[in-house]
Amino acid sequence: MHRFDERFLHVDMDAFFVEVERLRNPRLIDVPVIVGGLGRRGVVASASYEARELGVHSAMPIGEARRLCPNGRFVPPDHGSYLKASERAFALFRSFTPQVESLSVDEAFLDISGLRLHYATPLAVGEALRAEIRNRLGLPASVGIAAVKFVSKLASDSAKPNGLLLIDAGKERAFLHPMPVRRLWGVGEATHAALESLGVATIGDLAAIPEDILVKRLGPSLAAHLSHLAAGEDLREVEPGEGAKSISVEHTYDNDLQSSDEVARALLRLCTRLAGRLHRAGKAGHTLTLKVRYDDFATTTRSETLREPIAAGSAIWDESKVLLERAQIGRRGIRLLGVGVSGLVDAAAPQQLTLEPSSRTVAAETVEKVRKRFGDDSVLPASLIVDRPHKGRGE
DNA sequence: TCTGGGGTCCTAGGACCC
DNA sequence: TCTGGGGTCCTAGGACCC
Repeated sequence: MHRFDERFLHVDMDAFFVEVERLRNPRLIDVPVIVGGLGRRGVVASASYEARELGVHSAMPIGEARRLCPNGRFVPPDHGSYLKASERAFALFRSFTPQVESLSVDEAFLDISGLRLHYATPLAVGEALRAEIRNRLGLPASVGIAAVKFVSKLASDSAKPNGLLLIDAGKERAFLHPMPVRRLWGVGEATHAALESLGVATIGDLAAIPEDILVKRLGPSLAAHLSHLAAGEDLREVEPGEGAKSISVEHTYDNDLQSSDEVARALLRLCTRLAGRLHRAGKAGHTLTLKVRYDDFATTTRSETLREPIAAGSAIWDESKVLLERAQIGRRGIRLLGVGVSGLVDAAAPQQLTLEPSSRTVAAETVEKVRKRFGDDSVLPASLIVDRPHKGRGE
């Protein structure tokens, strides 16, 4: 029997949003397609390979994509249908093995060691998976297989589009070392610049550089991590995980928000959307975070951890207003607002069922009392004091 | 051509506690 | 009188991913 040394399989859907659009609109087949925000400040979310040949890539401003690809078909994103396609894809992955770790809507790691009795080789698993995805979902996908987790991801990347690549156990370094270091999972723009300044261009260069030099530039944690990856070492396992850790919504406005009235209305809309998302997920969260991006792109966040988790739109709105005050928005225009919740708990958790008024309700009532007694001028400082949950407020 | 939306993880400092 | 030290939580920012 084959030893199944190569037990990590990474599956990645090709140009996922574009291919889902093509399923319902065949006229998009064989022509350059760009899915992305069509507004003034839109960017490319997904580009077909025909468009990529012309230089279009994801995260590119939509205006530049139009210049590079004037004859392309530009399609606004429909996240609902991508989510449905994603759920079908993941159901299919799990029909092979429950050992599935989701990385995003369109990619996953599978530990296929449990399939050794059903398939002759790891390669046969990859071929079967790709065939099932193509036949059942009508979508192209690429698969990488390796004995080392992150190597399987680089293998699927090298196999794109619509391909399969297995890296034999023991051959990892030969595969990795010629590659640009930027392709390593975790080396982004900033780390790449730091590595470049050390004369590191390829993964092989990275493997050759003494770790203490790396530590000085990148810190001990990242340096050790990258040294291991460059040596083809990665002890991480496939971790199925238990769902999202935070839920957030944000929006970039076509025109900067200027008046406090505009800002308030926009924030209220976001809070309502967030409450809807939480409700559908059956979740509530302990920590609320407000995100503000100004017209100069400077971005700031303000957050507060509450004693009781929140989920209701009205509670999120009340707390968001407090955070907005704390963000000290001056005369600057605002291009983006966001609200999110982390420290998630099930909305059906016991504290939600209690008949006691939540401390949030108590706080809101206190604000109301202060407002009535002392007038509107007192409201801002009063709410700032009352909403600080650790300053011994009476229950 | 000015830079989306949804996430995860890490760092660092201060508060607080023993 | 010259400042312990370790653990944990919270906040803000930043890098990175798709």
